[in-house]
Amino acid sequence: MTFEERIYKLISQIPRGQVTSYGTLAAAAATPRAARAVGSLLRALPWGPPLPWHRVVNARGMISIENLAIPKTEQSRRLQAEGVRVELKGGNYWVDLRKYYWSPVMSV
DNA sequence: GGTTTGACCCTAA
DNA sequence: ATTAGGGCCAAAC
Repeated sequence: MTFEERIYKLISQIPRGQVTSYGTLAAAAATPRAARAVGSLLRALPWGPPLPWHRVVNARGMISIENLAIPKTEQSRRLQAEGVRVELKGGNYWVDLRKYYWSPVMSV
């Protein structure tokens, strides 16, 4: 499997109503320091097949979309639709990782 | 091959 | 607590 395929597969496993981080996905894909590469990958999503990309936030629980075709408000909206509480603070959207964080290793 | 580009992350000041 | 700086990796040129 390519890096890209491993990441997509992991994202598809994130449970509804929970979130994980770019770095966590990278680590679970056996490349612990490739968090940035995960972001670069998601930036390009041509889809297609439904993938819960909105369940991926940064290590501090913040939505990391900026100036993109899909606005961060859309990610926030999707999360809230699943029961995740999203807080708007200083122009950015945040989720409480202590409540909603999920890691692939927990689910194996 | 080298260079550039980010939906990133950690540390130190 | 908040900010700056540097390191990292995979893709596309």
